[in-house]
Parts: sequence; C-alpha cells; structure tokens
Amino acid sequence: MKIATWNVNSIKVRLPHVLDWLAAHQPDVLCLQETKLEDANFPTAELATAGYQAQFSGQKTYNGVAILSRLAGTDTVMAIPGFTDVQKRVLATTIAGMRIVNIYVPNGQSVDSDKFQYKLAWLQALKTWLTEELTRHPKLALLGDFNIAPEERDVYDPQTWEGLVLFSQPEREAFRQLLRLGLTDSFRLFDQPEKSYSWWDYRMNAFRRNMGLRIDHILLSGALARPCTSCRIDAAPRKQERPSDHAPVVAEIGN
DNA sequence: ATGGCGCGCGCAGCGCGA
Repeated sequence: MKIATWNVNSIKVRLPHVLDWLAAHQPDVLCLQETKLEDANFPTAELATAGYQAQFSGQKTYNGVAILSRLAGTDTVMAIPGFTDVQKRVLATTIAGMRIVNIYVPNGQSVDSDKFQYKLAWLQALKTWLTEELTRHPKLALLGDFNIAPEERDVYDPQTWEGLVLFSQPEREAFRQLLRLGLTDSFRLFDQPEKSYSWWDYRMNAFRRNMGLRIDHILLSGALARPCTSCRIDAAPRKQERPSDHAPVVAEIGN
C-alpha cells in the first residue's frame, strides 16, 4: 500500500497537479487538505477518469478534506465525534483493512490568539478520539497537515521559530501526546536528507532558499509501522508553476 | 522574519493561511 498526504491549497486550482502526481506515483490512497470547495463542486468525474474514487467533506473558501483511493472506503466519519466544529477538517475511512484518518489541524495564527486556543482544544479532542479509534482499528494511519513542526531539525531556523505558532512548546507537546498513543512518525523511521521540509512560504523566495518547515506528517500505529518500507517528501511539485505551498508526503507499507 | 505570496470572493481590497 502506498499512502500519501498533500495540502493542495485549492483543489480547483491544483487539479492538474494532482492528476499529474497520481499518474506519476500511483498511490493507493491520497489524502488532501484545503480543498476550499463545497461538495457539489468537487471534481469527482475527472478523478474517476484517472482511476480514483473520492470521498470529501468541504466548505466554501476555507478548509475542506478529501480522500482519493483506488478501492472504496467504508465506515466513513467526517468529524471528531463529540467535538462540535463547523470547520471541515477531518475525514476517516477504512480501505483494505487500514483505517485512514485524514486531518487538517487548525493553523493557530499566533500563540496569543483565540485561534491558538481552538487549535489546542482541537488537538486534545483528536487525541481522545484516536485513543478509542486505535482500539477498534489496530492498523491505523494518521495523515495530514498537522501545522506542527515536531523537532528542531524540522525547522530551517529553530531559534527564530522558538515559541512561535507551528513550533511552540504546547503544540509540540500535543504532537508528542499523539506519539504516546502508540503512533510512529514514519518519516523518522528512515534516514532522510538534512533540512527536509514539507512547507515553504510563498514569500521571500522561501522555497528556493529552502526556508521551510516539516508540518505534514504520516503517523502509523505499530501494526503499520513495522511493515513500513519507506517514507519521503516529494518536493518536485513545489517547483512547478503555481504550486501549492506544501509538498506531498508518501509512505509505503508492505503486507 | 512577517508588508513582500497565493487563494477565495467578487470586482476592490480584505481575511486567511503558515
């Protein structure tokens, strides 16, 4: 199984990139974030032509998540149970015996904002839900835009970023609590290039200067981490015309 | 390091993202 995550920053604008990437990499599952589109406008037909089923939970302008897959998903959930939220940030489904949980964690804006408190509450609710979800589904993958760089090596300039949103201690602690549920950061199971990131600001030529953060992740339960054979970030789409500011992350899991 | 980019909305310029 090849599973992937990509914050596309508008599926409408990025559909050609997504179709190219699907054709080139042939993943079994691709989780998308920031589709920014109501469900009625989702490009189901174009993706079906490319051989992918789509499940999606979107809204106008903001947020929105989707799961593209070769095989159909079952037991789909579109919210964290018990956590009231008008923002479409969660999509979970079961594909080939694997629980796929696609998340778009709130950005948080700045650590002194209400949005930051929402982010922390959201992450707490996620943890509570995943605790149960893991008892039901031993083979679980948590993929998405976490909006958290977990370690210093995940930030191009950790001194500058210390205490700022995306790299503050409360966020990193929330990330560690997810790991404590028994999840593994699949990217760190393998040797990786120095200064590997998954997001670069559109401004300041940040990509060309590799001023990035690793905030998109694939976390795996033990039953998936053991057979995981690779995890990498594909920076190639970030080099294209009109790119998303995020790069896809891809993991391969053996039988 | 945060004005500088890109998106949606909607037709000017603002809110938001990270």
